[in-house]
Amino acid sequence: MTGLPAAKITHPDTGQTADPRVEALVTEVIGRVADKWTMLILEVLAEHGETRFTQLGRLVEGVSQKMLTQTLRQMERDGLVVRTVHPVIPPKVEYRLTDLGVTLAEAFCGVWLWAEKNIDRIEAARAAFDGRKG
Amino acid sequence: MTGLPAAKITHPDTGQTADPRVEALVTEVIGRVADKWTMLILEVLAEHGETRFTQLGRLVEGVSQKMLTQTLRQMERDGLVVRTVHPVIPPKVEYRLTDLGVTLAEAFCGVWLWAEKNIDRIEAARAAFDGRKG
DNA sequence: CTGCATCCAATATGATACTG
DNA sequence: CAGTATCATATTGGATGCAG
Repeated sequence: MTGLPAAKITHPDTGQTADPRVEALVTEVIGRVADKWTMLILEVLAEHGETRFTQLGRLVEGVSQKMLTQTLRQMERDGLVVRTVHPVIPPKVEYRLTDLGVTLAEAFCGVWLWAEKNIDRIEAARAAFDGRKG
Repeated sequence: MTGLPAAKITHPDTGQTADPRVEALVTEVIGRVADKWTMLILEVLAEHGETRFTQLGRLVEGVSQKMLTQTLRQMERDGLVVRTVHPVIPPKVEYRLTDLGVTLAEAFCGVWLWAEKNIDRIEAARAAFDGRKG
């Protein structure tokens, strides 16, 4: 357990635990934000900047139009992205991260790097596990 | 886009993009790991160290026994946690993070802190959004 | 205590077709 | 192009009962 970061709720300085109400909210926010499509869209927007709907669909591997729309709406509601409609024909709608969205992307950056870095170890662990069992 | 971290796939140093196969794997890993229960269990284990099954259920707010078991199995398979069975009666089973799990917990730490820090902004954004619409 | 199996309800997601 | 609507399916999650 050496070197573990003092996580989430407990404040390293005060050593105090936040009140349960705040903890529940954090849990709720984590639940919403720790979502596959949210993370992947966040990543694409962080990398590409302002992006149109259709191109976003191409860049986010495997997302359906429905999930793309749905996730973008949620992210817009949570203040993570801004949706800009250009009144032209054919329609042109662009999405970009808000300041808040950028900070979340930065927070997730560590997870992306972790995933990229540790793929081999995960694959190995799975192979070992599956060998022991099924 | 100022100050954005060079995300995931593109290496800041080489400027090179990883091959598609790796990208697909990263996406898959993200999809598995960016899960509500995985994150919350990870957090509890990071904070409390080795923990028994039942207590884990109490510490992870709102998790059902089924999801707890299921998520722990996945995490075990992915090499994130170790499951130790003590041959006593009544049974005693403890879970703790592996080194790999600890590094993932560290990576997620930024997201926990982000959530805690930005709850107010998210609530405000939601209220504003809901006011504009529904 | 741990945790698997099963049934069931609720949600989430995907494919497809359609609209401004 | 950027969605919405609809239906079919998959996954999730809870409750319960049972076993080692």
